[in-house]
Amino acid sequence: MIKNSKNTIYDVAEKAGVSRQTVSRVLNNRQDVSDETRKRVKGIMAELNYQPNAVAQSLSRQKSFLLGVVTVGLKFFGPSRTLSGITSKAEELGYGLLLKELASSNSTDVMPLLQWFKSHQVDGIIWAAPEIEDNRFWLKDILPLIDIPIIFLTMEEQNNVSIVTTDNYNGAKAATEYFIQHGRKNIAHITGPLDWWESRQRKIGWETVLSETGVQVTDRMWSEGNWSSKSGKTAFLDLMNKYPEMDAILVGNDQMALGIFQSALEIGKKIPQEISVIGFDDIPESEFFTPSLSTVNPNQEELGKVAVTELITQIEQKLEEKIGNEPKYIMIQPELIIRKSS
Amino acid sequence: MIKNSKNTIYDVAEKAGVSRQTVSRVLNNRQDVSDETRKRVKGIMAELNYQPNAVAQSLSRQKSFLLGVVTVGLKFFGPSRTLSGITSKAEELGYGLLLKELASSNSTDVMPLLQWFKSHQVDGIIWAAPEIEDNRFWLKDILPLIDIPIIFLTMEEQNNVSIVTTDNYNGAKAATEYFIQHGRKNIAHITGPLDWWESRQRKIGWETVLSETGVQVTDRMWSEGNWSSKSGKTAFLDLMNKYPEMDAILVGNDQMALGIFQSALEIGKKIPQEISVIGFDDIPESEFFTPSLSTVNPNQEELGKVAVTELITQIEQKLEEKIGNEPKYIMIQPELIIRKSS
DNA sequence: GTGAAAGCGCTAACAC
DNA sequence: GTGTTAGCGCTTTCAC
Repeated sequence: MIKNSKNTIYDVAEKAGVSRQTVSRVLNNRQDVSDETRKRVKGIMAELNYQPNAVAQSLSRQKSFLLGVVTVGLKFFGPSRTLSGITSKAEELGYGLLLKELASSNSTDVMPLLQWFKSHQVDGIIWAAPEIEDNRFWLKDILPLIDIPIIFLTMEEQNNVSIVTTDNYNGAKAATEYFIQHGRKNIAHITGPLDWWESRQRKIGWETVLSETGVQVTDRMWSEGNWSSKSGKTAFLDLMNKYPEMDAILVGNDQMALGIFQSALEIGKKIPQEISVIGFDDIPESEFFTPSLSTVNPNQEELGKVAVTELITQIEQKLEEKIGNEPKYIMIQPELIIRKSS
Repeated sequence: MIKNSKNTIYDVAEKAGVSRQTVSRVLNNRQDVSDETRKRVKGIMAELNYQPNAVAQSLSRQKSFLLGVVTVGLKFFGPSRTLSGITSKAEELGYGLLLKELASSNSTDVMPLLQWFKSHQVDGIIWAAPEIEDNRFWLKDILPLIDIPIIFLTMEEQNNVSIVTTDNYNGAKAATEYFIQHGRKNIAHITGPLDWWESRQRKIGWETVLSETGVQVTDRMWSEGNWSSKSGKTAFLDLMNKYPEMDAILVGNDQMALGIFQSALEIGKKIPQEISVIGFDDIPESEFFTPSLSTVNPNQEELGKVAVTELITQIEQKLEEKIGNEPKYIMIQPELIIRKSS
């Protein structure tokens, strides 16, 4: 059995009777090597089971083919689905991933993290944590210091920052319009926590449609949840109380919708006959709720993929010193999925 | 503003009027530096906003403080919860994570992956993908070649391999015993796909308890699913047909249990009155099913944490050339959570 | 305590 | 085509 442990470019060179650089050339598929030499070197490489050391390559090339990924709340469905899109696209494009999960969604102590990535010479960074309150205040101060291509997921458009986001506004609009087209008159909304940018976008989408149809939106028509099923129950009962004539609810996510289902059953409200419900997220379970839940699928996997593609494009443009590397704001369109709850 | 981009140990040394080695000593908190020199060097470091280059350190030290993580099916709850445990523990212990997600659960082309990790000089590897069929056949051939501490999640005990696993057998046993203690006589089981080691363990746990109470287990008492809610429906109807007297079902995961709930409602079977149900996984939604689902929580987050702790212990033992670095087989005990479905 | 020299494994620039 | 030299940024002997 070949001793695999410590074969370097030097061992290959020696055994093949060439210099290290020639081996390096073969390794990098350069053209200026004779076919014969190339074949011999490749033979030796195979024989020694030689594998180039990526760390040494990174150091020497000043390029690591590694992307830094910042995520949070991995045990929730959205972030992990996004991450899944990121892993598959990165793999496809030949990049590896250095992963960091924030302890908390509104962590603002980002400098050490960015330094860590920089210290590991990542070629780019994907910031896949949600925008909450002012947890992006550091952007304009810190970003210029870092000098690594970076792309943000789901945040408001901002100068000089590349962003890929689900179009929450349009998703909420589409769902609300669906209610109206199907004759619902009193459409309520249960929001996610309103310090989340995404929650606010969904709320605005809902409001916009109502306003366009001449409905005056008032506080009794919506209630704020915190994403959890439990908060969905609470918000639903709140609405039943202050907006009893409601015949439809757009819910900020599927988990809260599940809470509604439970409450509705308890107080004897029929879904969808009396109240039509559409959620947001399309978690796998929602299809098997009773009744099956209509929802807005935000295409998070696609979101992750697009982020990787865009980031790598930027990285390569930067390498070629191309100008025109302008920040982009890319919207991923969600998809309205109608099932039996609406 | 300080130009932060390219300050090396050399810049610090020059500005402080010392040699690079002295700076390195300060960086590594060595004791053989005078307090005065140390203070001065630290001052310069702060002034230049110097950050050591981790890639260079990895290369030089032959130690990266990076762990390779192999996962699969991130968009499912189990794997992402495990990963979440891994990220938090690794962070706590000062290690970074290089993440790879397999395209498919039964991917067997593992050599390139392991080579990639090795090439990146990871200090250890966590194999967090499930054991399915013979997708571990490569272990004994390939592992000796890699020479990196590696720890596997959820697989059968095996010589010379370190493993951390949920105790699926005991989890299933506990649930089945609960049924019996509460007077159920005809306890069915819906398994996960039986090419999964975990599914088989759960099935054995169920069988064992039945056998111990003198019940002869036959094929009509169980049915195989594929983890999906849909397969849960199918398996349930299959059981209703071939084992109509059943008054309890242990279900391989919560999603399949959800499918059962839907089917049961359709055919008018009452849960838990007529049929008592316990699932497996404790997904966040299960508490809000109707009725709320009793389930076995496998403590996957803990699983991930223990894996990291154990792996890092091994890494450090290896560094100190300590013997006694014996492979361990660690079982994480799951927790039976009783709600209204049982 | 501190510095000089060598090396981690590889690539880039230049020579021949 | 191929080899030489230098260097990526840091650490590890080993002197002094």
